[in-house]
Amino acid sequence: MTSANLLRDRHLRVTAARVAVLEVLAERSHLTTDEVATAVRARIGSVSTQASYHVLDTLAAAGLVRRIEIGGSAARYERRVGDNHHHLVCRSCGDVSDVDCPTASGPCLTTSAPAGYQIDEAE
Amino acid sequence: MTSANLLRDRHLRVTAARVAVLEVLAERSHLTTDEVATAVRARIGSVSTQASYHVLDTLAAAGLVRRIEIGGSAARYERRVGDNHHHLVCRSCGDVSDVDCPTASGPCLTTSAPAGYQIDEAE
DNA sequence: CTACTAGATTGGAGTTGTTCAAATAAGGGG
DNA sequence: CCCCTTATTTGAACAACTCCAATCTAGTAG
Repeated sequence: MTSANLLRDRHLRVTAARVAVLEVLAERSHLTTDEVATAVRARIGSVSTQASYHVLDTLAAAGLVRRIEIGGSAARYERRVGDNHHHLVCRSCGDVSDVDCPTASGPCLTTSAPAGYQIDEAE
Repeated sequence: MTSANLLRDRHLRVTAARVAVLEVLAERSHLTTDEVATAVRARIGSVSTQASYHVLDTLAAAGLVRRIEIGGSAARYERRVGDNHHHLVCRSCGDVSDVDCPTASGPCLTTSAPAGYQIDEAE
């Protein structure tokens, strides 16, 4: 389904900004609001920072993107919604990677950090 | 061991602010910097907000307190250090509770939120 | 006990991430 | 193609930190 049709499905107006945000997040995941705004500008010319916040809020409310709040850094967004996956955040490099359903373990790809996980949030 | 002796052990100067911070955190855990500052003022008269930040940083560096960064809210501090426990943060009420070692589950005490946990950090 | 000095605290200014309100611009049904 | 509703922009405000320079003080040497 195209980004535009996803929007129509939720009775949201199809605007350049929204389509661009969805496409940016389809390409790269776990982006901060600022990274999304920058990528969207590269795609459609310009968007205000506040518009990016609002678009992301709207899409999150519609269930098209998911907001991930990581302690100590800005909020990030991703398009994987509806599936039960977790996030592994490296304390050194700050990168986020996905971990599927169970409380699986997995090494931090870019550092030598040992295992040892800490649950910070529950819903 | 008294708070003052804990400080001497780490070769840290014993100041009213530091002792008060340690005692406040011994009584209540998971406090934000601001809550710590307020509680410390109630105890010793006054401390600047910046001093609270600095004291908490120093104590965290010395391993006397632990910093917990929870997505979407201010940093919190606790005195449970050295043991491998997790935190459960209720998305509705915002309260933090401790969960011992394993990936245990536990209901949110104050809301009807269903189970379903999300790992946000790993070290 | 007093003076000294490294280290602690203060005050003020600056940054970043985020939200609010009012004005302007744009989508899409009629 | 026009109008009404909804988006976006612009500008301002706020909270949580962080940094810097100046002042003060705990602990120690004399």
